[in-house]
Amino acid sequence: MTEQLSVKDWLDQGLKTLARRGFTALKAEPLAKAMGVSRGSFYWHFADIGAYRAAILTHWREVAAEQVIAELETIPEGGDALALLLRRAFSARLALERAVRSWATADAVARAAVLEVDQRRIGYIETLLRQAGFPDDVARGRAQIFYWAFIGYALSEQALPKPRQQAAIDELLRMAKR
Amino acid sequence: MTEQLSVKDWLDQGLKTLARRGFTALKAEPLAKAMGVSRGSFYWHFADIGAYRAAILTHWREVAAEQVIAELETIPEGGDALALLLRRAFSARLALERAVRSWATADAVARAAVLEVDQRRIGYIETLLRQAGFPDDVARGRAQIFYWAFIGYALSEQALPKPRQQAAIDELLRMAKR
DNA sequence: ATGCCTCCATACACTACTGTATGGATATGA
DNA sequence: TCATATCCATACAGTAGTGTATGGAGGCAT
Repeated sequence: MTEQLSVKDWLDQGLKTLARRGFTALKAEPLAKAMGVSRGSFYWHFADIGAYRAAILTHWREVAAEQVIAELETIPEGGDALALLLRRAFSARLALERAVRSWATADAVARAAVLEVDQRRIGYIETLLRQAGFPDDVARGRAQIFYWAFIGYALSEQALPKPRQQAAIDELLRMAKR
Repeated sequence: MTEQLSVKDWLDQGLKTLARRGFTALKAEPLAKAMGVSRGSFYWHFADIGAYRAAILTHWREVAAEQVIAELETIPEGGDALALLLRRAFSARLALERAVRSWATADAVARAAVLEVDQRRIGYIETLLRQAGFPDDVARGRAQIFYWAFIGYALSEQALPKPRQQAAIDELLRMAKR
């Protein structure tokens, strides 16, 4: 039936490739080969690779921040949103996050996307800390530190053994609460 | 006189290019053009780009961890090495650090170099914390967190305004001391 | 001064992409 | 049914890089 590919198919393949092989692998010819079609399909759906990469970044920007935040905002009053956020963030699949941030060091469009997502996420952590009773300046400073720690964790080459990772996260939460 | 180039000249140019334009710019032809010679010089000094990139990583590995640590170890007894380390780390030029870590997401050799440097640096922070009187497990957890925070900071796209950066670092040190 | 060694230029063949032009296949709607 | 729109294949030209072969220029020792 649906031998035909859609824009979404190309974007999905792009995100997969991005997470697995990095932004340098976002090329029309290899992608087409991986999907079993020719570049004719690619150039029908997208004007050029620039447009394709921009579309991928837009897609990422939508899911990277909004999705998680929206989900957490449905947490019942009194639930520890910060702890849940940290646990979720530190247990997520981070290959895509790493790939996009790596991309950002070499490309202005990717850099802009990362910047936007960063600010959205840091701002959210900050409001969580304020709701937890910290004064504004402390909330701001700690939100920054937590986010730094998350990024550092996400970009670490070494996957820590589970217990040490858990210990570090616990230590982080302990540092958060006082 | 010295119109002739040495291996060191090529490596220096490589680190500069790496910091400025990222690992994707480490190509023989553009580098040669930037240095005002032909690729003939490049292929005389290096077998191929693989060898060149490996040489650059080796060079980076040598300076990235060892140099800083050796310098700090000359600090007088009782000096606050941890505070000094943090201030120094957070005020360093980080473009090179970012470029190499970005590279590591796409290349196994770079990944190995980053891994090695990470472990060396985390280990050093851990010993500093132990010397400051923290028990082993706490020292280990916090060293990990500090290093994560540093990496996150280093890879942030947004350069924070000075006062906010200073505030975050102060907050980090406060979190460190108890 | 000549022979060698070091360093580089030039020219060539090759690879891996990009983007375009054209036409073919398949479905869909009037 | 046939006309059109959608989606893709193929073929082409162009670009940017790699690596190699060859030769040449300059210093240096003998």
